[in-house]
Amino acid sequence: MRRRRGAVLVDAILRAAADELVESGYAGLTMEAVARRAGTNKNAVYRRWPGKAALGIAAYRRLAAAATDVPDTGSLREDVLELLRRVNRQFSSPLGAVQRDLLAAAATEADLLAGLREASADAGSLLWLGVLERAVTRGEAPASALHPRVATVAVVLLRNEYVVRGAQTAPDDVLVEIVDEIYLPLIRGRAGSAPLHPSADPPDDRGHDEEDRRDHEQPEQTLDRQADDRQDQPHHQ
Amino acid sequence: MRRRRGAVLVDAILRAAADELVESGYAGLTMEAVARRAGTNKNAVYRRWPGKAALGIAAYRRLAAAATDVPDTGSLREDVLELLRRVNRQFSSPLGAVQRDLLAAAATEADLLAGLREASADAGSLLWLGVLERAVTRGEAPASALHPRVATVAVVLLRNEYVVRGAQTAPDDVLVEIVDEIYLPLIRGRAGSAPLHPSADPPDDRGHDEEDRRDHEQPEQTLDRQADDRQDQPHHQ
DNA sequence: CTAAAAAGGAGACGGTGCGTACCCTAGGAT
DNA sequence: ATCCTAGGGTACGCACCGTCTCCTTTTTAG
Repeated sequence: MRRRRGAVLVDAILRAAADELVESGYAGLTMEAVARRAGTNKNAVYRRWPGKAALGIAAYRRLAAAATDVPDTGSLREDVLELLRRVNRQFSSPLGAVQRDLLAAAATEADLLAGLREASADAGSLLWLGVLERAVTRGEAPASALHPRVATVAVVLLRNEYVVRGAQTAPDDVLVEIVDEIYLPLIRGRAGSAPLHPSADPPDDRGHDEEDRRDHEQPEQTLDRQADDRQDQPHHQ
Repeated sequence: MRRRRGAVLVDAILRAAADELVESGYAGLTMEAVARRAGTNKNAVYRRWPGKAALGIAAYRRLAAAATDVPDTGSLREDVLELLRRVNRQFSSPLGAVQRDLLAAAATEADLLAGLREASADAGSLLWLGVLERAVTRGEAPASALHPRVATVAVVLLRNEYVVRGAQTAPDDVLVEIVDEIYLPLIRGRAGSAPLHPSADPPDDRGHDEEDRRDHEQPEQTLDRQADDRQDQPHHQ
């Protein structure tokens, strides 16, 4: 049999790692199994990635490479609900399991986190800002709502649902509740009307709103291709 | 030297496990080390807890046994900010590191999660409901805001901060931003005034508010003593 | 008071996984 | 044809989990 090398081999290993990741999660990912499945041995793996964490990230990136487009139903509520449903589906899919698993493992292994953050969190916030922005131009939301932390509240709450309850899928009621009881009221409340607490402090105006907000312009953003190519390929080429 | 047994020994083991947990995190927690540190051996440990996960929970509970009282400054904003600051301090303390570490590990080991949920999440939501409730009686918040998911939004966002950014402490700006940009506007928005989207659906009234809300009465609630005594003591005593 | 039965202590073992090292071989480059 | 790089096979040391066996101390029962 011919002996594979270079890019072909890298690809085979990465594919094997991704498969193992889906089947067994990050915790169950073993270097031996990856090597075996790729039809090679640990040597070839360690020559390219310094350890399990690095290989895990690389494999996850290959999995997450699918693009996500923004829904555009004409109503903020429906847009948000739709986006939330997609995220929910994604979370409860094998890929989501891997994602949550990796994020969990990242709490311990610091190097995992760095590579992971850009791959999911950052890109995601662009999606949500996009939806909100469209709502602003429709007059459905005040411009003051265009804030990364505000825009992503819904996903954060959904993710929390997964963290607190076990794995499984979050039922649709929960999504609806998040949108109707929290997201929409929040947007509404940011309209600035009815200050409700007439007591002391002027509640706004601190130094935020510059550091955090990015351009949020490009409407279709891939889920993870933007600051890549650093962990995907080895340390000593 | 005399040979310890029963409660004394259990206590020594638990103390040792808690120490190890603080020093090395859940991932670095080894049964050997715990046994050694407690001046005994794995045998005595395994006779009481079925495995690492169970021991981890039990040890964590001993750590988290400190009570948390609710702040009462007379202003919702200050109450929330104060509570959030406490949580932030707690998150960035060794105990918090352990807590996040355990929660991370729980993503993989299902049995961990069950014991952990009641120990932190559930009890925490009572605190937040308490603060909110006081604000309602002061007229600072609408009664419709008395909803577990609403009440805990701030902590959830803060926890998310820890998950997404690495460990470290969240800077105070972030807390203020969460309160002023999200929590307060959300409460304000739930007042029901200014519906903002005059289009279709009446946005409220679904089946919530019965299943989820508990009594939320007792003003001083220990952080974890309420459905205990199940993992703290062994399986075949 | 003595003997049986719990319960603790010491240490070994098998299993699994990580990461490393050694040596051999294929195959592209010169 | 020959070098040298990179892949392959395999064994190793290490750490950890969870189990088991043998022995000793303490408690309890008779």
